[in-house]
Amino acid sequence: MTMKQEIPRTYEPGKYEDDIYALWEKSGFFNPDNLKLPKNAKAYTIVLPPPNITDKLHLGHGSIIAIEDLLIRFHRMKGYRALYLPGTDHAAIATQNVVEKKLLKEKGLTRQELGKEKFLEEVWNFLRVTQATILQQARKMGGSFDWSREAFTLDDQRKKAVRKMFVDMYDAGVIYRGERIVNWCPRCKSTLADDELEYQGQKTKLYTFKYDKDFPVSIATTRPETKLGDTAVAVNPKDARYKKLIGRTFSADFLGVPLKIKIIADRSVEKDFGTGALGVTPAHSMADWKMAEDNGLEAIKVIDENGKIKNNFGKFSGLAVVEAREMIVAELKKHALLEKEEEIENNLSVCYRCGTAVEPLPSKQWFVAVDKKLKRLGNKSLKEKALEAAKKKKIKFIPFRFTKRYLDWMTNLHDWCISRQIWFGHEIPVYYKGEEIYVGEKPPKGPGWAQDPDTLDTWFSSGMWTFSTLGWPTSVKTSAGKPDKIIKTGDLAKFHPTQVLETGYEIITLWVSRMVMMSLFAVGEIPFENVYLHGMVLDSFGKKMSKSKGNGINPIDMIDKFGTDAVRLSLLIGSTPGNDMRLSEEKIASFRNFVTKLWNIYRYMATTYPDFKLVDKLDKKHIKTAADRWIVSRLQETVAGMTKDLDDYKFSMAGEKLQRFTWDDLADWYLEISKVEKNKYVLGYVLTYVLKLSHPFMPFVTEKIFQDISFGKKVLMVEKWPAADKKLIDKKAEKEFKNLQEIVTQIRNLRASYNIEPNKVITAYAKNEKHKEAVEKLARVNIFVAKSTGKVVVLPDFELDIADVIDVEKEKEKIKKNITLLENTIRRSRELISNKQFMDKSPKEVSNRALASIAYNEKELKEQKELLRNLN
RNA sequence: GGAUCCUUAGCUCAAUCGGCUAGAGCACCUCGUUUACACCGAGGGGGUUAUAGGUUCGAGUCCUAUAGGAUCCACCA
Repeated sequence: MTMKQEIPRTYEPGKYEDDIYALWEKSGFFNPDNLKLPKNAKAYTIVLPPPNITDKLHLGHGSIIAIEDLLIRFHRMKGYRALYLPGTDHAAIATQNVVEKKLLKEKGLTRQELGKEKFLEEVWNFLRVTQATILQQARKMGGSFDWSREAFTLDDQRKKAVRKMFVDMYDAGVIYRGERIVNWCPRCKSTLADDELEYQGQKTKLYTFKYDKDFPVSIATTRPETKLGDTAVAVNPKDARYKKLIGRTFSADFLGVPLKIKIIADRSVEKDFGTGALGVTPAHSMADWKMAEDNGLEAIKVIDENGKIKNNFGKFSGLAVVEAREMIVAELKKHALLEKEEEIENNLSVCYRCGTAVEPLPSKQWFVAVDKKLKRLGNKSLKEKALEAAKKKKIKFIPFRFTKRYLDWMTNLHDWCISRQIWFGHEIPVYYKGEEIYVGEKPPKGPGWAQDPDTLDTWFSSGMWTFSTLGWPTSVKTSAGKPDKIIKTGDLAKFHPTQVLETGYEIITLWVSRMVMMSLFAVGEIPFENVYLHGMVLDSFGKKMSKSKGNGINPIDMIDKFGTDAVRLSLLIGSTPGNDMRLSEEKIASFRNFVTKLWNIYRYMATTYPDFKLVDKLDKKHIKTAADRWIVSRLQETVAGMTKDLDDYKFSMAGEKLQRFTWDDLADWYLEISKVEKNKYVLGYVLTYVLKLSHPFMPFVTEKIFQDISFGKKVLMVEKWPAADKKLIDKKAEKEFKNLQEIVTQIRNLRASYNIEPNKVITAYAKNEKHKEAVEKLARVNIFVAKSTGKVVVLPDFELDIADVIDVEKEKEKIKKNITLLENTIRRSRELISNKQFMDKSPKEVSNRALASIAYNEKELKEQKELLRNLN
């Protein structure tokens, strides 16, 4: 029985992947505590951005895991205490919405009909299924997650953390209850965050009218019904028409409803829109609320939580907003108050879930104050500290340009409304008894207390993700003397702050910014050092893959077809940070081919040498031929280049270098030469390195090969990442080998142009026997040493004279031309410096530039001259 | 209204500080089963880097403008 029969011709991922994953899990090395490392080994932590449990993963998530696991495996091999922490997000509103829809479709019931308790049961039944699917998919992607630390944003530990966070923030005065304008969905009976709104372009009517006959100013509005609650009219301070009126207060009788209207000035009012005067309704417009605050105006509520006009508005009371609008317009017409009715286009804010028009309403909600100065933050606010972190580059964005988006958003940040009127989510640890309020992690003792019925915005808990997963709050202590000083213990001390947060650029504002503030408050430090932003994975039509569109590709289908390694490679190579990428099956297939190539490189080596071994360190005595020196040199260059690329987050470039080396250099050239110049030590050495370098990109096939060769004695996942040995980089050997390659290529060219079949052996004559066997094998020629020429192909001394293959005279002419050009350029630069006539530029700038030019061109000149010498 | 990105081969994308003949994969054309691999090998065609200017010894890369495409934020009385 020979090895040959044991190794199949193609690598079959489906056959091995689950076993390999099980082997990794069994090894225990996913848990950094089990890594055999020196005590001072640095930690390298990435927390998986927890996927929403609303649905299974799509390829976008696949890309997240491919990138993060690449970083984790790379650093684990480099000797870091690498922790990749998995988990899922309860995604409060989104999940409740999915389940609500499902419920309606399957059972025809609304959540109200089912009741809170039963409904939540439905939610949990639903999420247990999706959650299990997600975690299984994450395993299939090959993510080296520490499953012992797995977390869920709504599990018991996280609930405890959230309660503690809320209470701490409340005690510090950061969380407060206040009345603010919120986006209210009258159908869902819940507030919506700004980012939960959708905008619909619509045509609507703009009405110009006066409150009553005697009112001095006409105003324009699209929502006459809200004008029942007007307390001011705002005009532009520079508007000459109204200047005299500013500051005066008028009484008006608006269709039977008495109003007191003050004329105020506000820069945001455009003179040219409508009449240039705007009725201010503080209770039903965000902008008006702000004006009211600035001018000390009263806010009169007109519309209630059901979208109806409140009781104290005479005949309009109890009407739905649309009815009220029609009636008011009719009345205005009747009393000849309506001056103009025109059609305009504007945007209507609607609920992203149900499409109902959103009503801005004042409502009692819980808020996080972002501008409150905090003692524990050196008397700075959360906003200030979060801005500082990015400005001082304590948090670096990759690519850098996203820093601006973060800073812009953070600068304009308002207090964050964190309460939501939905059932599924973190309960708010606030209890009421009559007028009394109790805020605490545990319910107060005694009867009559009722907990706040609202739940928390989902980002409140996911904002705590970096530290709530690392044992907070039990992993912090405060010293007795300094209550604001935070001492980290346990996992938090070991793994926080994390090194990289890898996420999509679309949630910089929603998530990244919140994490920064939450971490600054709770732990007193930034949550991560780097924010790597991947682009979106688009389908082959360039459309965003999303659950709602149903065009998300299930990575498992692709894995079944092509293997995890191919899927990972296709997500890593050809994609750059911050830029979207299209993904097609063809692309994945081409990387499957690369995996097969690697497999066959191994297959050749293992079948050719029955005692084939891995070689970690190559004894120099085994480097014999020029080809050996060349492949070792190219390998070391690849090691150095890939390491630098990975350190710089240039995954695609590192992957391409790997592919170039493995396929072009190793498979196409060295392996072919090794068929005549047999050297199993160098083969073993090169393969060992290739396996290590490939592992973070394609963990399964590399581990499989490694296991087979080493008979399961070691695990590739925890092998040392190779350090580049620059001494083995041999430019001379590379040049020499390039000559050999050129000769072989030229012969192949001649063969093609003479229509000689590739496998027909032809005769060639050479001036010496250098590389006779290698060239014979690669170019399929028989070489005879002879001085004369005149046969099919002449192979002279390969180092210098390849006259009959390359047109030397033409080459020489080209180089001579180049040399003249370069010499002229250098002379001109020198003249420039000595003349010191610089037009409008500074002498320093010009001479620096000229010096750089001289340096570059002299280097070029030297190379060209050497080339010319070689040809002569 | 403010901001950001993109436009490179038929397609999908690279190209590091401005520096060698602008590179890959797929597709295409010619030849070939040769004991690692047809999921392969050898060879080949295909580019005015959106357009017009500018800076520079040198521009896909920097600046200005134009055209087309995408995204984010704000506002929408």
